[in-house]
Amino acid sequence: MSTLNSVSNEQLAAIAKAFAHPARIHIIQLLLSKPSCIGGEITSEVGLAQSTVSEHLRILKAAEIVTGEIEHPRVCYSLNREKLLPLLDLLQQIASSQVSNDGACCAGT
Amino acid sequence: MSTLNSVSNEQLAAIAKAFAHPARIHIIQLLLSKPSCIGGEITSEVGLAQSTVSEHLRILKAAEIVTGEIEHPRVCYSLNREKLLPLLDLLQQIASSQVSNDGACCAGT
DNA sequence: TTCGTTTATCGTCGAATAACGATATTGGTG
DNA sequence: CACCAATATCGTTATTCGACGATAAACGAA
Repeated sequence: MSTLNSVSNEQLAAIAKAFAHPARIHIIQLLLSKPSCIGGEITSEVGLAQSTVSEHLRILKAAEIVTGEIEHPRVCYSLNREKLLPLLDLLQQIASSQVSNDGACCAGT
Repeated sequence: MSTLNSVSNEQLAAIAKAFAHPARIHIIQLLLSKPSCIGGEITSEVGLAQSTVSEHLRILKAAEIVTGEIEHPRVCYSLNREKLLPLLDLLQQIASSQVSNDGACCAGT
């Protein structure tokens, strides 16, 4: 039940895809550790070119995992916690699923 | 704490990558719904060519999200629940994180 | 208006991905 | 041994990804 219902496999895969790169994991953890959001210090932190980081941020924004709020000349990024709930639910469902038959494979006929 | 410690961003990204395709999500849900494991009925279920499904299964096995046990001429696949715990932890950490400043962006100096 | 700072976009390149059909492999059955 | 069924692998093709430098865009400040 919960959030998983009515979420397509495509949507689940899209959420997972946003997490499917070390640099994006890095960015997400950065946004998690800082209570406030960050501007271009993300770039210096992840150690990639500015354009590359911008692209990763674009992907994260497209997946709606992070949001960007324009401030001065900078942009403040924040995590969108709700967006990842469907994937969280799926993982929880798997993690809590019990193996009904230990050892026996394919419900031996 | 918990499982997240000592897991690199690369490993987290690799787990996410295994989930980053609709067909693989489909396969995982299939293995979740069936208590026992499945053979080639995965192929007919996902509606792609046998070789394509085999490739997705290879990716899932490489990521250690599923395991394959050879039986007859068939192979029995099962979910490896433990493998995804690091990603589950990260998602839980994000989901449970509170936004300390509402509205205010970038900890206004 | 001009300047400087920050971020986004563009163009390019090599590498990886996804999909397929065809073929190889494996191992029990007749 | 020859056969059959189930998987895996190979070769190919089109698409996407990741990274970079260069450049554009936005906008407050001087």
